[in-house]
Amino acid sequence: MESTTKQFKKRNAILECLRGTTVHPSADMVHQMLQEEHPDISLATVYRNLSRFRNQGVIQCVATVRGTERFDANTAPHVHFICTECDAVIDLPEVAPPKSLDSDARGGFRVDGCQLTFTGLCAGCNQ
Amino acid sequence: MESTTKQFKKRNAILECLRGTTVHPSADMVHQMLQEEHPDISLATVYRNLSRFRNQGVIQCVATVRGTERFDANTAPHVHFICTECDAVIDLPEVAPPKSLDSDARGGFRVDGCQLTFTGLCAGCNQ
DNA sequence: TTCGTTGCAAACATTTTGCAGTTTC
DNA sequence: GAAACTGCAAAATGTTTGCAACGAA
Repeated sequence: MESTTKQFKKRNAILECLRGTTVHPSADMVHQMLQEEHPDISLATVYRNLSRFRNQGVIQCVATVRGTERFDANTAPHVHFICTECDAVIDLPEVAPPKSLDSDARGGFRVDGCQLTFTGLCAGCNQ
Repeated sequence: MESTTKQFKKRNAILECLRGTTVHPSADMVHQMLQEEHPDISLATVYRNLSRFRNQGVIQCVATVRGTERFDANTAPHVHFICTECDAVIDLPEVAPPKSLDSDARGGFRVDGCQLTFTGLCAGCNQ
């Protein structure tokens, strides 16, 4: 499996970056986080690989905040909170995600996924 | 009052367009829908007024589909379905929206709203 | 006249893409 | 060496903004 897949340093770094954070970064944030380890990485490469990971189902786009997409390496259904002041995207692990719809009930629809997102002010901004 | 004024003809047309449809259109879609009635309306005017309505809380941005925002004049919390093939945004009135979080439980958070969105294939695309 | 709205075009920000060079196997 | 990846710069979105003209009070 892995052995048949070519290994690429930068591609791996992008995925590891996403897996090692909880901030649900944008492409640009990932690019910045990788500056230290890979100062020569291009933003286009970040976009290309994020796009690839999403198509493969390895990562997920969990929100679009102020026009920029935010990514998450956790593809299991879970709930998010978006702070409308500082644009933080935060996991709400204690909130149970809704169970998927009964497809039959929707007469011909096919339900593949769902997203539950709360908005408001995070603890830091709510003072 | 101001709604009958000639000065706000286009602004009103934009809001009425949104109120009279269930397709959750983008700015560009609204612009196209208004072509017949107001052939000289500018896309900038549509954007400006949608932005104003949103700030006033008169309308809501319910999703960002393939990079473009989709609007809804129904500001009551309700559930949506997004078709990943044809990009339709559809109301799911029979699904109850989750009740808001208990703010206290989140230690300092302030919850203002929530969005529940299912994705998949609509009846038309699922054949 | 004064104030707000509009159209137009330019500016902007985010994301995608073409191409030439590089890396992996 | 073939095929896939990458950097760079240009292009392609979707959205915002500056400005002059216009309309209503």
